[in-house]
Amino acid sequence: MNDTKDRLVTATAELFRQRGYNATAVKQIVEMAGAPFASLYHFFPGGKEELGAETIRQSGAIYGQLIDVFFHGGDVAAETEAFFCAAADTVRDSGYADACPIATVALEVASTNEVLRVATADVFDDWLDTITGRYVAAGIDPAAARTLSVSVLALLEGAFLLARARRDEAHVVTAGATAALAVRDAVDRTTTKRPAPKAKAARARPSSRAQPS
Amino acid sequence: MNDTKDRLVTATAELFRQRGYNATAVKQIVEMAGAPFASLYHFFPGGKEELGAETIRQSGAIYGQLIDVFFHGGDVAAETEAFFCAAADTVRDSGYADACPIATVALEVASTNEVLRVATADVFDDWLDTITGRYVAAGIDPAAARTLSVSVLALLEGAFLLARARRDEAHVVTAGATAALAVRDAVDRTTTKRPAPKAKAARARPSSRAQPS
DNA sequence: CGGCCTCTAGAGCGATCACTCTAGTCAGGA
DNA sequence: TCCTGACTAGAGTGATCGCTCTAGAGGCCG
Repeated sequence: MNDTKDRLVTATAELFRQRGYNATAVKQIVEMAGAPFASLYHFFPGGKEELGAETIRQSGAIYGQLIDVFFHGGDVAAETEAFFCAAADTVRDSGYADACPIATVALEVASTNEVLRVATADVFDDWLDTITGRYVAAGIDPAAARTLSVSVLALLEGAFLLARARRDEAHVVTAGATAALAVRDAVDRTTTKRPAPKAKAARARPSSRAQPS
Repeated sequence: MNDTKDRLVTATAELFRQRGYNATAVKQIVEMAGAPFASLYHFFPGGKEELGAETIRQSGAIYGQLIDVFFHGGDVAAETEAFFCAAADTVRDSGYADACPIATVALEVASTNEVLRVATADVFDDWLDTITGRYVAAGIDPAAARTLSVSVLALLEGAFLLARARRDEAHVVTAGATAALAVRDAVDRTTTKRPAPKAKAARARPSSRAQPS
C-alpha cells in the first residue's frame, strides 16, 4: 500500500507549485495529504529533502508527458504555439497559482542545495531531450533543434514568471507566438540548407563558450 | 546618516538573488550588512516584508538602468543580443549565483504575499516599459514593440532559470540569438508594413484574451 | 496461535524563526 | 547646559521549524 506515499508526493507537488520549497512546511504536507506524520519519515527517511527530490522528479515526468499530447507530427510551429495557449489557459484558470511545478524550487535551491538542484537540472534535461526529439522528427537539424528547444523552454518559463507576477496570462500567448516564429525559422533554415546567421553583437562580444547546450 | 539603511538593502538584495525571500533570515541580513539588529526595525518598521519590498524596487531600478548601457540607437537586434551575452558572462562569473535580482522572490510570493507580488510586478512593468521604449525608438510599431519586449524579457528570465539549474550559461547566449531573431522580425515587419501573422494553433485554439499586455 | 514486519500514532525535542523590549549613546538646537 | 530625537545595543518573546522518539495497530506467514 503506497497510497499514502503517493498522496504525500501529490500534496508536496501542489505546495511546491504555489509556494516553493522553503515556504512549504512538512506539517502542511502531511495535513494536505491526510497522512500520519511518522509515515513521511517512514517512506522518506531523508526527510523533507528526499521528499522534495522525489516530488521534483515525479512531477517533472508527469509534465513532460504533456509535451507528447500536443505534438503529433503536424505543423510543428503551430503545435508549439498551441502548447503555449493551453498553458496560458491553465495559468489563468488556477488563479495564477499553477504554472511550472519546479521553477520556483529550481531558483530557490540553485545556489543552496546541490541534491535538489541536480533533481531540477535532470528534469530540465528530460524536457529538453523530449522537445528536441519532436523538432528533429519534424526535420530540423539536431544541433539546431537542441538550441531551439532551449529557447522555447526559456520562453515558456519566463512567460510563466511574468504571467504569475503581473497577473496576465496573455504573456504566455505572446511568448508562444515568438516560439512559433523561432520554430518556423529553424524549419526554413533546414529545408533551404541555410546556416544560422553568426552573431554580430554590438558592444560586448558573444561569450566564448560553445552555444549549444 | 542612511548609510546603514543602504547597507541593509544591499545585503538583502544579494541574499535575495542567491537564496530568495523565505530562505533569507533577518539575522543573516544584519550580519552581512554589519548593522545593529534594532536598526533594521528602526528603518523598516514593517520588518522583513517592508525591507523586502524596498529591496525589490531598489534593485529593480538599478538593473533597469543596465538596459540603457546596451542600447545606443544602433542595430537594435545586435544590441539586444549583446545584452544577453554580457548577462551570460555575469552568470558564469558569479558561479551561477547572480542572475535576476527578483525572479526567485517573484515566484515565491506570487501566490502568497500580495505586497511583495505587487512590488515585483511593478519592477517588471518598469523593465517592459524601458525595453519597449528602446524598440519604439528603433522604429518598431508601439504595439509590436510591447509584445516583443515581453518575449525578450521572458527569454532572458527563462534562460537565467535554465542556466542556474543546469550550470550552463550558454543557454543565455542561445536565448539571446532567438531574441535577436524576434527583434529582426519585428523590424522587418515594421519597415515593410506587413502585419503580424495570425496564430494558427493546431489543437487548442488560442486564448480568447487580448494578446498584448 | 505467535512472531514479524510494515505502517500508524502523536507527544515532544532542540534549533531557529521574525520580532519586541528596555536601556542606553550621541549629536544638534535652544 | 540641557533636551530631544535619531539611532544603537542585545537579551528575550512566543511561535514554528524539521525531525525523533516510544509505542502500538494490523495484516501475513509459520
